[in-house]
Amino acid sequence: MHNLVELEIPDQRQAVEVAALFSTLADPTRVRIIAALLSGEINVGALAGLVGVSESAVSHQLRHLRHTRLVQANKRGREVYYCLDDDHVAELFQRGLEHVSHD
Amino acid sequence: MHNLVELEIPDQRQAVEVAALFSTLADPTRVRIIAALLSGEINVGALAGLVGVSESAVSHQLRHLRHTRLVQANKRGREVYYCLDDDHVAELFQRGLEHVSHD
DNA sequence: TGCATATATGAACAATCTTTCAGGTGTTAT
DNA sequence: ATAACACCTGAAAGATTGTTCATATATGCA
Repeated sequence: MHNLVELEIPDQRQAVEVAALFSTLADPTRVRIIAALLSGEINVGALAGLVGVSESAVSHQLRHLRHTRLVQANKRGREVYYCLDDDHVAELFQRGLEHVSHD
Repeated sequence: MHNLVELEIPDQRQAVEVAALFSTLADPTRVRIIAALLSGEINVGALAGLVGVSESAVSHQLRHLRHTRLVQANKRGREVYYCLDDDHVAELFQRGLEHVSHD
């Protein structure tokens, strides 16, 4: 049973967290990075080529995705391979992609 | 069967659309607006009180949500009641909220 | 008609974000 | 050791975003 409507909406802190989660998926470059990683592990140079931006730009975005725990870095030799860290978020992403795909 | 990896990642236009979808959920104020609307229809003034920002700010955000088809406006008298327009996106939102709620 | 109420809007400002540029660290090969 | 390679990082520039403030529109009431 519901007493106050106030209790049903998240407080500011939680709202900020939710917004932050969606923010990580709210950029075209990050979208394409994540989409590329759905196929598996890729290194930074290849990722830059696939996504079509400079290695520096990809690296910046990967740091962002790393800090928000969306991707995981894996160093082998002098290359760093990235993969998706969280299946749950990957699923969230795919739902968004679906939604856009078939209107 | 997959020929080229390039074919698997969305093109720029599609990536922009996905990013735009997630962008609408990427702001704390809009998050709280949407959360409030999960309980049902509310007018602008009440929404401003619940969310804790000025009516002007809510109105601006509601316009954003209106243009991205997330909410629907419903004028009755001199008040405008808003409700969620798209169940599919509402579900997407709730998944994000869940994900943040239990770590 | 005149006035208060409810909402919408445009301009402006501050904050935030994404990319580029220049340079930095660490690794492999010669 | 030196050079080439793969990646990372800080600063700066340009664009985008969210709020405030002032004002506009529209509805209801006296």
